[in-house]
Amino acid sequence: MESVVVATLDQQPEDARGFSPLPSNGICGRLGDKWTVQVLWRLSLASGKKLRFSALKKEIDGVTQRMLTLALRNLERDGLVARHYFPEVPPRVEYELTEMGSGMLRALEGINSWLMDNLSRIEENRRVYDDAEQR
Amino acid sequence: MESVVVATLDQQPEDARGFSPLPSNGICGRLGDKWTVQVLWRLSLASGKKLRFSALKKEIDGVTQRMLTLALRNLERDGLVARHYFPEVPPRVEYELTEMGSGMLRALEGINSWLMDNLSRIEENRRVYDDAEQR
DNA sequence: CGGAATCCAGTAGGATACTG
DNA sequence: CAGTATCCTACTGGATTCCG
Repeated sequence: MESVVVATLDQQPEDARGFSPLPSNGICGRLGDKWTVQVLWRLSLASGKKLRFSALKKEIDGVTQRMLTLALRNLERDGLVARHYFPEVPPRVEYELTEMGSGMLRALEGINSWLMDNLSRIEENRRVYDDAEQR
Repeated sequence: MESVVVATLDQQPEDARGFSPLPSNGICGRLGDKWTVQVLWRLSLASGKKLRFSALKKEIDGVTQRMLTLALRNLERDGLVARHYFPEVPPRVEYELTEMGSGMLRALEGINSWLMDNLSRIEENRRVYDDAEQR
C-alpha cells in the first residue's frame, strides 16, 4: 500500500510499462500555459454572466489579442468555455464558463490555496538557494 | 459576493489593479513544465525512501538526463525535494520528497482526480470540435 | 469589434558527447 | 554514476498589420 497521498491517484489503469502516469501532464498542457487559468478565472468572477472578448482583454492584464484568442479557442475546444457569436454589425462575441469549466476551476482550488499558503516559503527557499551560489 | 467556487481564492490581497490574480501562473511555471510533477510523483511512490538519479531516470519514461537534472534542480531550489550527495567513488546521489513536496502533491489531488474523471469527455469534445473543421 | 495572418525573439526541451 | 557542455529544433508568446 502506497502513502495515503497518492492512493486516489492510483485508480487509473496501469499502462504497458506497469505504472500509472499522472495525466496532469499532457492533458493539461493547457493548465500549464500562460493564460488559460486566468481566462477561466475571470469568467468565473462574472458568475454566470457572459463576457465579451474586449471585456476579457481589458480585464486580463497584459494579454494580447492573439494569446487571448488562442486561449479561448482551446478552452472552447475542450468544452470548458462556450462561445456565442452574434452576426451583427459590428459583430459581437460573448464567452461564458460551461459546467465543466467551473468544475475544473473548483478542482483547481486545492493547489491554488496551497500555493497561496506556501508561496512565500518557496520564494524564501529560492532566495537561499540562489545566495548559496556555486556549490 | 462571488460564486462559491472562487470564494476561497479571493482571500489574497488585491493588487493595484483591483483584482486578485491567481498565483497559479508564474509560481508554477514549474507545474506547467513537462517533468516536474512526474518527478514528484515517482518520489512519492517511494513513500519515504530515497531514490537515486539513475532509478528516477529509469522509471520516468522518456526523460533525458538533462531534463531530469533540470527538474530536480528546480525542485530542490523550491524546497520540494531534498538532494543527498555522497562523495564516494563512484558518486551516489539520492533524492527524496520534503514535507513541502508531499504537501504540494496532496494539493494536486484535486485537479488530478478531476482530470481522470473528465479526460474522456475532453477528448470527445476535442474530437467533435476538430471534426466540425472550418466554421 | 473580434479576430486572422504574418513575422520574430526567447526559451523549453531533445540528442549527443564528454567528465569528475 | 551523475551529471555538464553543446548544439539544435520546435513551440510559445509578443508586436504589428490586415480583414469581414
